[in-house]
Amino acid sequence: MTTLKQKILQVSTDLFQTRGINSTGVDTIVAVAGTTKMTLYKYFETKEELILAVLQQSHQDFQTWMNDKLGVFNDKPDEKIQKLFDFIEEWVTSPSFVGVAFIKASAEFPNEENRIHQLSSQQSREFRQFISKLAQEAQIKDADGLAMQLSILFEGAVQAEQIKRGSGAIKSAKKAAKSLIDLAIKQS
Amino acid sequence: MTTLKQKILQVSTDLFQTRGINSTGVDTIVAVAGTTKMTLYKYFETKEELILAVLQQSHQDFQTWMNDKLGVFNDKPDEKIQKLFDFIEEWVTSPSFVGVAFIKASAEFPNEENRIHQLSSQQSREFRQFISKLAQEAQIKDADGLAMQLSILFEGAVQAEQIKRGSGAIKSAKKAAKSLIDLAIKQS
DNA sequence: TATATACTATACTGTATAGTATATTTTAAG
DNA sequence: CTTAAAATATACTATACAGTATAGTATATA
Repeated sequence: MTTLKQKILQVSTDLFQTRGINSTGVDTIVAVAGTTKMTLYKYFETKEELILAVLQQSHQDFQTWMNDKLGVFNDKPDEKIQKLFDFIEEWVTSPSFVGVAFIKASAEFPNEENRIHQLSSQQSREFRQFISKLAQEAQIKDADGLAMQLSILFEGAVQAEQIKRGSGAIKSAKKAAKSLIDLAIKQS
Repeated sequence: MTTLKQKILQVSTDLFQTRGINSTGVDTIVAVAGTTKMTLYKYFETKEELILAVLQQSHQDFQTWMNDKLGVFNDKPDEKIQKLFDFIEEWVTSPSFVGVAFIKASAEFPNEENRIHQLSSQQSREFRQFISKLAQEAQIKDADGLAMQLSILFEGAVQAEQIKRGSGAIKSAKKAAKSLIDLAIKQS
């Protein structure tokens, strides 16, 4: 069963990504979701809270999906980081992909004091730490260094893909990632 | 002498980067620039034209700056691509750096039919072609492939830096770039 | 001095926005 | 059948925004 709250979240996620966050009014959201503002404001105190909820949901969805995919290699920890960008490619090229929420949000809310910016920043950091953990498990010496490089490739490729769909950026990033991982392994 | 038009452009560039484009009204711009809306609309037909002008100006400023820096190595074309990320680092860490205009603009205007998005996309492509030319001059075989990888590193590092100032992303991207360039040279 | 140009001051129009108030209808459970 | 909760319908407030209209001032040049 899809509750109205979930429907509002899903529609918001979609509209924020395809039209921009500030450019999407709550009137548009409720119209597309087939409900009214009264209902929206019952579940979300303000538009800011709705945006934060969309960010949380998107990030959690991705993390859950990725953990499932990598779970297959639980007994061979060194393969996880090798496969990471294969799954990123799969995820980015899937038809339902509409972009990475925290990348867009941080651009629309550049002020570091803003709660939305802060959450974006935190999610970016969390994903980098996630990569670093994979690198550690693969016995890589400078795990943090490699994680930073790979997260830059990730954010850059997604950015390039958002600026021009089908640019081939993901494939290129995957190749670069493999090179950098190989190099890091050699130095460990 | 700074003309009012230049002043408006400069103030807009700054406000767009620090507060976001859609979140910055023309009233704020003229207030900060110390002029009136009548004057702004004398030089720029619409806000959209102003945004486009800001993008053009920012891109040209960067290209000019970079060409000057690389001009020193005009007689050793293979050194240019090696030094590229050193200058990118210098540029990004300079106090006047406020971000890369086309990266933010493409996030705030995600629709591919939008003129602002189209210009952003074009500028991203132009910068990639610029890198590709450097790679060709350095006798690198897969120049386009390397250029794509390096432009992803560039956009990713800038993105990471916008999400968290002083994250060290540029240093990390520079290191990754050197590795990828070395690898591409070996394969040429 | 005359005249054009650049700029200012300010009030206005029309639209979009976030959020609220009030009353009504639907739905589900005792 | 009754009652409470969930959702709708609609009108409203208050503010912000892009862009315009009108009237006036400052400056430079011919």
